[in-house]
Amino acid sequence: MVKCVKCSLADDVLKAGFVRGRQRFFCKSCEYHFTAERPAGVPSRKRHHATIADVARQVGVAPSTVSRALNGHSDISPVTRQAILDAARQLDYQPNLLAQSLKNRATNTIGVVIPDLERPFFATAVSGIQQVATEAGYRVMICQSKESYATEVSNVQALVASQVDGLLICHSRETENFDHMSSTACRDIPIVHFDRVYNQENVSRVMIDDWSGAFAVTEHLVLEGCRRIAILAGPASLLISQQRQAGYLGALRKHGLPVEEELIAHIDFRAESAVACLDAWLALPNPPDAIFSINYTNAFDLILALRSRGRRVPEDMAIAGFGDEFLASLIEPGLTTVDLHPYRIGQQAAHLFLEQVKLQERFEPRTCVVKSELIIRQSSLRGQGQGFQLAI
Amino acid sequence: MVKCVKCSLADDVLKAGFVRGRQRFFCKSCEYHFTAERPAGVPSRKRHHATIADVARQVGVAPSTVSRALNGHSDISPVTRQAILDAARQLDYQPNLLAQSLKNRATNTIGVVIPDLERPFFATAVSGIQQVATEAGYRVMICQSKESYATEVSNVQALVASQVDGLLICHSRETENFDHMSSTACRDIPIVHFDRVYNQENVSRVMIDDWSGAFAVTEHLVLEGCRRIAILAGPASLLISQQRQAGYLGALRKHGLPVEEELIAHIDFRAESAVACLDAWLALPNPPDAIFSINYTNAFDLILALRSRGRRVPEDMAIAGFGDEFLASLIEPGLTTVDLHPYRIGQQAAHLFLEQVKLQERFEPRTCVVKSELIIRQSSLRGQGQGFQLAI
DNA sequence: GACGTTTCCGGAAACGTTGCCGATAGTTTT
DNA sequence: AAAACTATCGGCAACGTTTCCGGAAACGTC
Repeated sequence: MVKCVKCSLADDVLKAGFVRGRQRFFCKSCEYHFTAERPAGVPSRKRHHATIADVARQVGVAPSTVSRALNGHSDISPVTRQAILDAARQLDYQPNLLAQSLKNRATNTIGVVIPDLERPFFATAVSGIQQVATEAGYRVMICQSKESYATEVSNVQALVASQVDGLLICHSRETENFDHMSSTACRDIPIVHFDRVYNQENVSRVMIDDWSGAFAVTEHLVLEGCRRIAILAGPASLLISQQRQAGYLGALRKHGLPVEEELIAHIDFRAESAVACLDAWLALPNPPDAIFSINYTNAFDLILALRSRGRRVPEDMAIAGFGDEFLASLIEPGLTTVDLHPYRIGQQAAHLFLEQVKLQERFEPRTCVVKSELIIRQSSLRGQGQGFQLAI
Repeated sequence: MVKCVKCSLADDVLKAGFVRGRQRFFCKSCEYHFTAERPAGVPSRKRHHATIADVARQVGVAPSTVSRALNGHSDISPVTRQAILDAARQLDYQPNLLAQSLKNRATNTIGVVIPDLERPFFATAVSGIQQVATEAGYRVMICQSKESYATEVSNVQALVASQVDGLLICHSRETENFDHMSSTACRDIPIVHFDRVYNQENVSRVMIDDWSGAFAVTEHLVLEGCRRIAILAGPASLLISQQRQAGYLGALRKHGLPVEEELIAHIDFRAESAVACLDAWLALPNPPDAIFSINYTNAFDLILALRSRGRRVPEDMAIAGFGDEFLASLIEPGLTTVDLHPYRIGQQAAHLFLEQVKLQERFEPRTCVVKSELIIRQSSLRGQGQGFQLAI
């Protein structure tokens, strides 16, 4: 017979239904409900790690005192403090950052969203972010959108739900709607856009000077003696295509060279497209003497294709690319290109975030432009021009 | 005169010292201490975001009911559930993962420590980790040790303090002491070592099959007709040097080729060292006809140096490298190399972690070896041998 | 109508930390 | 010696969530 857990009498105990598979009882005399014993609950209690309470117990003080000692507050005597520090070391106490963050309403973590970690540009940018963030005591959480809008949105949501203190983001190619970046969606945390930028006022941004880079490359080709300079651009809808093409046109204009429509091509960045484009140019009655590829991989494609077609680089055709310092230095001939300084871009983005945290509501969103740098190598050196007297 | 906050009488109120800069008082009649008003405390209350309590208030139910509704538990009527879901949407409620993690004792986050994100091998491995982790509902937190032991240790500590559910690590070159990976230091969370491996029993590891890769490369060179195959290895102390050299020796032995000490070199991976080594070999009375570089960058160095010295690759000297698929395919001539499949390594490491989480204490630590793959390109194709009938 | 059942919800205690504030004992001033 | 002060420390309420478990209404059944 079942006994009441309160009065220990079995007389007035009635069955009172089932809850979650267990029989419940009701004691009429004490008017008390209770449930049958749990069927040998497996404890499987995860190993308990020392908490502030454990340290407090060991020393014989209150948890709040331990907290004060550990955080170097005042209101504590040197002896107690030392005793607490000793006990903490002995118990191998490690503060639970989760609880700290929950209490302090700050995680000391910043979220980073990039299209693809495997692309050297982004890996380097993230590295720059991490260096600055780490020095400032922030951890970094990285997500890849893989150029998918849906993934980007879910990345941002996950980071915000994780209560990151800030968001550094380079949008995917697909991204055209920015509702997921709204202040309400992002809980008013500081946001910095970099590289591919959210084109709207009142946001912090770190950008590449596409125009100047393209201008410098083109001017360099002109000064090397090239007179028919082709440009291999990406889809016309892309901002980078437009701006780099504008820089190209600017240089042509400055040096009084005509703009020939047949030398301006927009492709989808695929190698086959680049090669097809090259062949079309080579078949012209008056082919170009230089090609500026706004994408570095296409520049490699061009060099390889030219070689297999028996053309020499740079003698028969000068080639210049854009971005990716490392690869450009390895290939033969070395590729003239523009170093976009992705590491600095990352650093700058992190600095903008830190500044915003520091200044709070006094912070004014602003746009930073990271200077790019023309790196001249073999692929463009025709040596027929006036040399290198050019300013970027 | 100051009035007591309890009895509202000013008569028996005495000053009672200062606490943290504020005057304190003591009311004799009620025997009550109190402190002067806080000097216009700046609220600066951060924007409050909807919590479970807010949703509960709006619907008129208890927080626990909201939690049940949101987590799809039973014990809730369809109408209440719908009302709660509607209210949650209306208030733009987002669960606070911090609080959830604290309560659930699980963060759904895994920590990754790698030497350098900018190295394509690691970037790709991380990408593989992230793909598997994301699909399993885990977030990823990445740290770089930059090949520094001290940084690695602090990375591990930071991740553990952040309560990550697991740790995937590739050790720095400096790391020889593994105390920071002990079960106590890491709070018994699952750990998987990958690539550079913790050489001890009873840990989970994902490794490259250095031996087989090196064997395959060397055998390929033999079958291409090379008879004096040199190996450009790294520091003899490095495990990868030893194992790749062992694979090289194994292939020579299998095909009855003599091992010539003068064709085995250990360098420090710097380009100048590689070139110096090449020149020494070229100056031999009987120079090698092939070089296997266990490091892909050195392979590039060799190709460039050979070209500048008027030697043809592969006609005068066959070259083969190890690792980094992408670069090897871009260069001219294409570099024969071993694809280490870093993406798979990352995936495998993440899978090992997931398995350990799933099986709990029934999990047996084990070592996985990810098959590498010989990729044959122009740089080794002498065509004087028996062709490609080789098995890796 | 007494007993049993199902359904649904609220209260409360955690998780680990921090910070406010009250409360002492001991010391100095008046 | 009362009054004022200093130096320490404990208690308690948060932070936002989850999970027990008790309570009660509504319904069924002998």
